[in-house]
Amino acid sequence: MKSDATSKKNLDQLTNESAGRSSQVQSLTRALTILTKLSEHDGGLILTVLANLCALPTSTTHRLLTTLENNRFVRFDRTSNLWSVGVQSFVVGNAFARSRNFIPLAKTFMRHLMEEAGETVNLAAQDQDEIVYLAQVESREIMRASVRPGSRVPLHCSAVGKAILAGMDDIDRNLIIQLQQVTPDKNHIFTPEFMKSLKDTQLLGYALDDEEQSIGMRCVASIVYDENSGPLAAISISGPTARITKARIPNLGRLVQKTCKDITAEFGGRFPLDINRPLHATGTKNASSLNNALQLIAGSTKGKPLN
Amino acid sequence: MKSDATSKKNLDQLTNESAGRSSQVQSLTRALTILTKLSEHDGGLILTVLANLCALPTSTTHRLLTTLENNRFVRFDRTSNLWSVGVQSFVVGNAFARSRNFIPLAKTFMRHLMEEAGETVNLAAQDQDEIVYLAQVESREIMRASVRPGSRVPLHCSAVGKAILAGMDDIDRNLIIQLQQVTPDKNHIFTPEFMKSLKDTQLLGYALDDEEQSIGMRCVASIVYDENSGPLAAISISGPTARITKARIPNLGRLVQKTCKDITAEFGGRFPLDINRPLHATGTKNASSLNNALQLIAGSTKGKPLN
DNA sequence: AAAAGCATTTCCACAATGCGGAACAGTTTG
DNA sequence: CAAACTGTTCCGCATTGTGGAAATGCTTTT
Repeated sequence: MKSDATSKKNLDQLTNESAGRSSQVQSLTRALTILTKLSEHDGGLILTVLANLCALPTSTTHRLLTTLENNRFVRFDRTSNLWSVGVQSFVVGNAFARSRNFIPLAKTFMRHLMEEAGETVNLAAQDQDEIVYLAQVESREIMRASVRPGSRVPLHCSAVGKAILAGMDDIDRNLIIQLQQVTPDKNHIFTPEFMKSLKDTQLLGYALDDEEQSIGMRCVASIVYDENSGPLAAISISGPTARITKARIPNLGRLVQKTCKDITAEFGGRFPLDINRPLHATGTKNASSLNNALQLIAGSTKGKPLN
Repeated sequence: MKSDATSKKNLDQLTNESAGRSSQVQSLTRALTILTKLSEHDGGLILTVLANLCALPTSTTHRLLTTLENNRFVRFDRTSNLWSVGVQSFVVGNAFARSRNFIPLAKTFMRHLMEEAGETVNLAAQDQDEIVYLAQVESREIMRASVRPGSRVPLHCSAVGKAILAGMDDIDRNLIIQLQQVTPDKNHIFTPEFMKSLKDTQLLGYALDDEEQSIGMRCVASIVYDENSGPLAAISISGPTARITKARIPNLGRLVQKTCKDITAEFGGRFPLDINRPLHATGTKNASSLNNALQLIAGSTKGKPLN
């Protein structure tokens, strides 16, 4: 039947990414791809290049876009011909941040931390093998760190990521590591030194990023725990090396950890009893806990799991 | 062929809401409805009631949901069977937050308001314990109020300031008040009467400055809310007492409030559900800002007009 | 001013795609 | 142990989405 299979191939790839799963609505998947692509280009995109990015015919792209526009999920600027993400996307997206109202709760504490440390404070959580920044309280300094909420970083290259990795169940951590090591250009990440730094993190109670993510910037991060003493989210202080001197680090480390402890308590989490061997001697955790944290934060669960 | 047209009728209505518009992709529109409905129910929704809310068959709803889930735009909690908004929605939505620039948007609405009221309209935001005027649309009258954008006033002595104070989180407000009361010559500010007027502001939905800032001038102001229902900025109408009579005030109040509501919607903010008790009935809800608002407003524009 | 270039927008015949009723498979309830 | 809930899967049908092509609108170039 697919006599012209060649021309369809690239389109089919889009649809069938996860093997022969049937329950995929093509048009919707495509629209979501469009939204995602749009969100990766802040300035907005012109129809034709957007269509190219998504590997879709322009007419199809246009049809989907106008539908999205009618629902205000995207906007179109007639003077510049640029398509960009619309209000309704924002409104919907914020429901995620609201649902467990973990974020507002955390922010109260983050503000205090910012005042104490004088530096930008970030809240981040794990999503698969990445970190998503959820909120930040910016420093009052002119020269300051600033990350856009919603942006993502690989797990291994930030203080928050390291903190979360360090706080994870062995099983989960190995899963992540294996996942990454399949990717050829990434098998150099989990060096012995890196693993050592995770150990250090566990011992100290906070993770350090010493100009690894960005030159001239240091970050100190610690973990907010969920009710199973698993990592729910991480809080970091980040600022320029000029102000965050090596001498200050232990002190800042203590500050973040204190904040995390407070948030953990307020949220109903459980700080691990023994920092040195914090996690689940029982080992009953399953692979699904990989992304449980975000679920909790976004958490649909109606007051269930927390006591 | 369309023998069963009757049963299709209600479904068709969904598609054709905006008359006979052709370019509407049914499945996508439906999916967007689902997302929106989910975002309106923070706790998450069960499949069947969600399907009902959207007036869709459960099987269709389910198919769309799983597609959304595969793309992480929604999330499903297997233990409680609740569907809720997912990370990717948040990630995409934040792109909107980055791209919007607030002042030009606000100005279009302010012009309308000026025409309706006939008086100068101001936009202001909080910066620490002060108000900064960000923009104004001047009245056509010869005798008119005029503030230079960029100028500052203490929080407590203007309609805009009062509006913002009234709209703030209790925590933030107390912080501000404490901050001020340290300053010796200012400890007379937060009198019982003043606190009463804040309450009134909350009840009415607008703040009034009756010749307090300047003799012979009256101002009426209301709040534009951010996505956490915190005060993002304030809009005021100001003019001479001769024209802004006491009798006109309720009407003008309604006008500013309407404008603020519109701007809030356009900006992606959330108007507090209950105007009479607007602030965080759910406990520690927002607490977003103190100085975040200005960053939000002025931060994105590369022109950086104000700091 | 006409032509060329480049974008969006509309059109339409075609069949692939999404549809939804109904059957199935688990839970909880009475 | 039915009955009454859920969510999930199936599958034949035709509605719906598809995409090539042509039309439209807007600048820029000649």
